Amino acid sequence: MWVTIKNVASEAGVSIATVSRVLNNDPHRVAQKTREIVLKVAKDLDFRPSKLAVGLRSTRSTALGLIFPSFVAGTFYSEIFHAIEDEAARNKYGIILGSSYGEANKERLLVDLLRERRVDGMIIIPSSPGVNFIYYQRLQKEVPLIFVDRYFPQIDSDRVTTDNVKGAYIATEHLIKLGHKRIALLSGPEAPCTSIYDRIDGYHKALDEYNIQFRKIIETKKDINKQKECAYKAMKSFLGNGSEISAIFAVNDNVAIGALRAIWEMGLRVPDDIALVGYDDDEMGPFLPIPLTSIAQQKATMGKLAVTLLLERIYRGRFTSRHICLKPQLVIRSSCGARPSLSQ
Amino acid sequence: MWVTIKNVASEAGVSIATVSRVLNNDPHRVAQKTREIVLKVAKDLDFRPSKLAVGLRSTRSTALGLIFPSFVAGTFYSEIFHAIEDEAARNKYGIILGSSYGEANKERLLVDLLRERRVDGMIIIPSSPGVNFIYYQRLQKEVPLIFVDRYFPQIDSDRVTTDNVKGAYIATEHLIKLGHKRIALLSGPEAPCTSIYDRIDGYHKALDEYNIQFRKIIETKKDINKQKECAYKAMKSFLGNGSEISAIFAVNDNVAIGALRAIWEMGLRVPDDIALVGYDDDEMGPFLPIPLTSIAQQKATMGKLAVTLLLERIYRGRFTSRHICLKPQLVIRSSCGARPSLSQ
DNA sequence: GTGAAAGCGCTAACAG
DNA sequence: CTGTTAGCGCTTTCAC
Repeated sequence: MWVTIKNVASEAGVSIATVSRVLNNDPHRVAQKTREIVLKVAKDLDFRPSKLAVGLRSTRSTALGLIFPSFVAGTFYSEIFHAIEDEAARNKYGIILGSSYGEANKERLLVDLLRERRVDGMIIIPSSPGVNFIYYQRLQKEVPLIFVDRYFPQIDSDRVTTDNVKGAYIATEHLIKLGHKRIALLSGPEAPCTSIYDRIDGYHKALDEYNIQFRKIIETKKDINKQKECAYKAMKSFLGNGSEISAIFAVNDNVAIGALRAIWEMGLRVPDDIALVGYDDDEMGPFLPIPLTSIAQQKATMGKLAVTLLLERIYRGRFTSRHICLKPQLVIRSSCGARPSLSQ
Repeated sequence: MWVTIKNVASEAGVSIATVSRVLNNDPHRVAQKTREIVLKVAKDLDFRPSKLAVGLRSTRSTALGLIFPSFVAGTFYSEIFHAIEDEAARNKYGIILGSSYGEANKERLLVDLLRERRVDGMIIIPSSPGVNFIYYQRLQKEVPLIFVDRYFPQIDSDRVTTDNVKGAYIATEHLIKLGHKRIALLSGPEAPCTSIYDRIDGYHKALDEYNIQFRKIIETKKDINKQKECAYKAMKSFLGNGSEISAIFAVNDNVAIGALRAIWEMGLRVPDDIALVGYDDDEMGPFLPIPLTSIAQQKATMGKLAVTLLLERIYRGRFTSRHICLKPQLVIRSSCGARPSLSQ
């Protein structure tokens, strides 16, 4: 079915050892003539060495495992994914992938799948930190691990995250400086995780610092693949109760999009009646009825760094763990009510 | 580093053959007591058989390869992907993934990567049918292949697509019946491919059938990861030239979103000044300033069927190829100007 | 400069 | 009922 090294060897009239040497540029010298023949045959037969065999032999599979929550939940994860993929490909690494849908059980099943495939490292956006704690702690001893975006505070593994406290702080402060005193936080449908906790912290921190008492957290249903809809419903019922808020900090752009629609349908205007700031700087932002002010994360950098750190462990055997925390950035559009020109 | 069958065997005080038998429920009977011991040890050690070794041995890797254009280009591909992933997981299959970004060269490189990993089958959304024709024709003899969404008319492989001629026909006809006589087609930034060609055909077919002479195809730049922006720019310059059209059929929702924004910024109203129909029924549709009328494709079914057909070939050795063509459906919202209640 | 042979982890045929 | 062994495709000593 597949062409093997044997086929190449017999076709070229040499031993498999020689074929292997030629194809791997073995320091062992091979006669120029032999080399050419082998190369030609390998090319004609379009031979690709089996990574299964190579992996078995070398105890290195040149594959990385990824566990993501979902790809339909906005482009945040997708962008990180593409960066990972590109960087992996540059290093001749393959990607084996699974989506957890934010379910801790599914996540464990996926990890086991990756273990069976003997990936050289795993990049994980964990769903519910806390639940799989012991599991990952054990796993870490078996294979290099890096957590992206979210993490287990108790596990001292590599991780690359965004400073979410700061991001939320900036967002909230921005609204405060615009004169808002009644700012609500619109929560997302993600299971509890560090990135969201940190954003909530940042929200409170900003309010504290500016001596604002008013706090309000609007909860949404937890369905990661229907964030917009869940947020839409939550906002609709919240506004229906005639709550007096003048601004909203949404924990991500997806829920902001749902909220925007709800506000609009209730006959209110953004940013005049309610100002809105999102998080993630989704590519949809500029195309919304009211372009969305948001907090940008360095998505591509996160993905690229995840691979770099993993390969560092795999190849250079680094054992001390690294925690990289990237800076978020405020992107001003119209939904917050600021004049973009003032700050850009 | 990893726990192997040997570790389990020695720990349990049996041979590796016995461990293998127990773990694979070999018809060979194993003493109940031995079985229990092995199971316990395997569990304690959290042993996972190496798929590398199993794959080598059985010439079946239980992995499927996927090649997709991109994940940030709207949720169309993502939704298909999730369906594939779910169905694969149900059959204990893993997914090895690569994005081609619509580049034919990259696509070939990715195929080679999948070949090296000895995947049991490949699911491909090809980027530029025509370019890699001979390549795929050869590949097909090596490994089961299925094309999704787009395909090579010349290659008689399995494929699952949507009836795009019909989808475009329905969309265009819908606009015609709403009284429009000057309907433009807004093209997408995808490289030329069957799905888009078919939609263009459907557009012309509807116009032909209703004896409408006016035709206009608005081209956009070809950047798959910036579809909205490319469409936005194309529309802006098109409208700037004072063209007289009353409706637009956009080849996908992404470009429709970009167009919507351009129309809006030009001071025109949807659907009053320009009616708009998209394609794909992206989840963003209901959240746009003017909820988007669109043509829905059976994305989940496409993904699921792709896996099913592939496994059919892998396990049941089917050799006749199957072409599945799913029916599209019109989803009426507000952007077309129809009263949803009329048709729902 | 090249070939023969061992062995990575596993399954399956063959003994016992 | 269980152990021994060959071999999947490849790399890597060790001989010649």
